[in-house]
Amino acid sequence: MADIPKKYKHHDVEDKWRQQWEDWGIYRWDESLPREDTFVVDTPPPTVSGSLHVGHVFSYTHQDLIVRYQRMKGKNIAYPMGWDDNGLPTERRVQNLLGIRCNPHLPYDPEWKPIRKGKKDTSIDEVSRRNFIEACGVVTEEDEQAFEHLWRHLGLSLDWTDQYATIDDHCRKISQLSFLDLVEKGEVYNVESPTMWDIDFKTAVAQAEVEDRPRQGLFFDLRFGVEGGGELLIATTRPELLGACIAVVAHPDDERYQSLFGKFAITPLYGARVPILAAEHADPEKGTGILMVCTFGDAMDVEWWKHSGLALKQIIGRDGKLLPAAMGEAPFESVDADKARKAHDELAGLYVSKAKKRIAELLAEDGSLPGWDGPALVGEPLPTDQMVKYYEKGDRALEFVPTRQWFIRILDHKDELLAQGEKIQWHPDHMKSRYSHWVEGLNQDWCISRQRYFGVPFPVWYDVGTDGEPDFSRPIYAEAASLPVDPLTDTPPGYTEDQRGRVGGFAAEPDVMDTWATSSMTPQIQSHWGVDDERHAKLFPMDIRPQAHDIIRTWAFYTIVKAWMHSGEIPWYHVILSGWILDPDRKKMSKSKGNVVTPDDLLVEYSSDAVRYWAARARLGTDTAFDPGVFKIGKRLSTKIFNASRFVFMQLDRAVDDGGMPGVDQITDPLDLALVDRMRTVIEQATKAFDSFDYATALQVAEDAFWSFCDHYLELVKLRSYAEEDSPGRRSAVAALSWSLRTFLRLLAPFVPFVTDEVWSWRFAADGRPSVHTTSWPTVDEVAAVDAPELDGTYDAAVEVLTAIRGAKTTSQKSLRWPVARLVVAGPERYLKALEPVLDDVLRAGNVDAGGLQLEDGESPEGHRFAIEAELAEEMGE
RNA sequence: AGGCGCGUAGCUCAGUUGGUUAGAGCGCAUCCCUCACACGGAUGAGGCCCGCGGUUCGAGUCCGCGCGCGCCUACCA
Repeated sequence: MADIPKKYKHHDVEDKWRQQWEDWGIYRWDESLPREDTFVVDTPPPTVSGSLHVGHVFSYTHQDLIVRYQRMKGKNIAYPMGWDDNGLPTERRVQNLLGIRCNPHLPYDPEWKPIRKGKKDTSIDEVSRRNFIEACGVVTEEDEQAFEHLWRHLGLSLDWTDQYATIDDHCRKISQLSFLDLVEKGEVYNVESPTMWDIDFKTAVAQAEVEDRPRQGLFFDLRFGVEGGGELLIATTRPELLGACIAVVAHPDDERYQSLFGKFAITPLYGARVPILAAEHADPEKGTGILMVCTFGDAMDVEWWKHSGLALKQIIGRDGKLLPAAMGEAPFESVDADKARKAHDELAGLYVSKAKKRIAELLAEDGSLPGWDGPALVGEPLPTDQMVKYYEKGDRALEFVPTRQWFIRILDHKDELLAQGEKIQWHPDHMKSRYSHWVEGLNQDWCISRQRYFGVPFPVWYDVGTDGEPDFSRPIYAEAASLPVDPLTDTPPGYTEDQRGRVGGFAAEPDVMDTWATSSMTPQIQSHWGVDDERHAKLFPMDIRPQAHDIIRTWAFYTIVKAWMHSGEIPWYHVILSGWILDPDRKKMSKSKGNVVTPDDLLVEYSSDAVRYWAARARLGTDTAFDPGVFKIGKRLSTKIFNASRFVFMQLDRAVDDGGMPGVDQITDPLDLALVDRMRTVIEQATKAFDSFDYATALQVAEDAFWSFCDHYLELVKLRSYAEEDSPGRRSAVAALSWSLRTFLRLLAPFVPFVTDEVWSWRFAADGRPSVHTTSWPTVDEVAAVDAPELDGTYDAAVEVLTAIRGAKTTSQKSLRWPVARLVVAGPERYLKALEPVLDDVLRAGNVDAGGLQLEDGESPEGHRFAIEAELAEEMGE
């Protein structure tokens, strides 16, 4: 029998159990068991290039609480670890950390090694694509180790033997299989079309990655000429796009412009002749009610242009600078070509913001058309608040640039995707509306191609036509058996490497897939869809997808899209949404605000159990304030578990020595029966809560009961359990203590896994089932043999009298051990009856002289059962 | 501008299908070293449950209208 330690030292205990769990391997998935015995988690793969954040600790703890409960319910847990390392965040981090940029035209340098640059070294080296990708691999591996360390420290019961990374061969293969399957099903296409484009990252982005940011803009009032005489006044915030103006439009019902429809306007400065047309999207209330359409100022321009049949005037390049357009030539015709070219020469090569300033000057100086007096710009520009689209990770506004991109058809399937959302259970339920609203509001197909490097390549080549250019209408797809492939180094079926880039040969698709194209496949990545049918059947659809609510429109949505397209199924039965951590000012915690606390510090200062406790108190979907006070409560709970267990085991040891192990069938004393009865309710409530993923309620129920157990029951039963001789009363007490503790440890094990397993190991660990985490969740059946209490309210009556006795001592500034000479308890008969069977325990706990007890019939005072009077003894006594 | 959520003690939050006197912890005050625990314990003081109307015998809870906060969509003329 192991000695029971005296003091709780959380660092030692937690270090010991982390290692023990690893040695036992108790968190591994058993591949041999059937699906119905298995609980499958679609673990969120963290973006490894992001920083470690308390938010991670928060939401991953939520998953682990549910997982640990399910494990104790007897489920075979599939809880792997994934890493999202591919994609733009990694590239950006690598660029900053190593001071490098990818230049895809450079040859591979096998000698080159990634080296971290000091903060002051701002030089930038260009490296080849392959060197760049290798550097990404090195950096992400370091980052993954930092995450793994944190996860292990926190006590997440992940299966570390089952890992994946979104850039690894397996994930590349699944991603490419997914792509080919969608090609086969006709759900993917490539097209050249104006796309939202980030000018810094120089890549297309998808609707889901775009956010609106408020910006202070300026309204410029510009005079346009009207062919045949007259003028128009047009208000615009983007005068720099004047050269790309293709039309002027007003609302068809707008009386002011009826006479102009069908005529032509002449743009100032550029002198271009553009039609004046009616368009529904023009709002007569805004500006002057008439506006210029440019290619492209906004999404509306794109939409309208697509149906207009008008020629494109591309003016912004992929780098965000104004192109040196061939002014004066069709389609850039002008009434004064020389003037137009001269003006545009001033603008070409400038970024949008600079060009805006410059053209405003040009328009203010002159910009006029023949026959005008005065400049084209009227008055001073007026400030206006506008919302501008940005790539969520970008620093400068998006532009619409025509490029060739791959898209997945989602606009055609809104109804089906909404129906899939209905089949999934969302926790909390109201989060489902976020999904439906997003699906209903979709206005673009899903753009999955990115003009980047560290990502999964498309398994695609193109025929090279007689002009030496790739023929994008004739893609060559890889064969499924050859995956994963990299078209830049691998050759398409039926070709040889020397045909690369040659007429009659092939050319690689240079783009890579967006990260979401891969992470939307996490269930299939884990189940080995298309690779191992047996494994897939055992893991798919999964049980839960835990995630944060801000990525419903991306991760949840895309995963639902893919599962539906590939197999017509939902990817999981439940989505579990965690909230955010807010700082004490109720703002979302973020690095830029400098209010981020590092998780490691917290774990060291308060213990992993304490930090888990804090996370567990937050209900699903609810944002939570970062509150160090709650860590302290968690730490106190751990300490309490430790100390209360010491007491129980000391009594248990004595009872075992005197007469063998007490069983629940020996619980006979009225107070103990009342305790067991309360425990039945606790077990039922905690189980019910956990079954609906409501870990917070399960914790609250168990924790409240545990504190009551310590503060009241232990005090009431203590002296009976101290009895020198073995007796039915003592055995009843010890049996009740032992079973209750066994139950509390299991109820609390998901929340504070370290201290509970430590305590469990002292006396409860059985051969073959060494850990509390692999024992079974408590059930009321365990105490089926224990009688129900004869009377209701016994426990509460005892607590009330004991509390009153303590109150009397406290107000008299006496120790709680001080003897009570006289105790008068007055109340209705039914309460006195409930109290009677436990009076002995109460009197002992309160150190009341049995001769001084008086029970009287009487009324209950407000909010109480009894009127209680306690008269303390004169002397402390021995 | 639409949608979703929230508003309860100084703070962080619970409050089942409406049902007597609205709960907990932290913090605060006062007291207590009692053989599980001073990394503790006891006791206590703190609430127009955001506002206004309505339904009801009865509303923190249901309905309507406001106000405030957060988030998600939309909004570059």
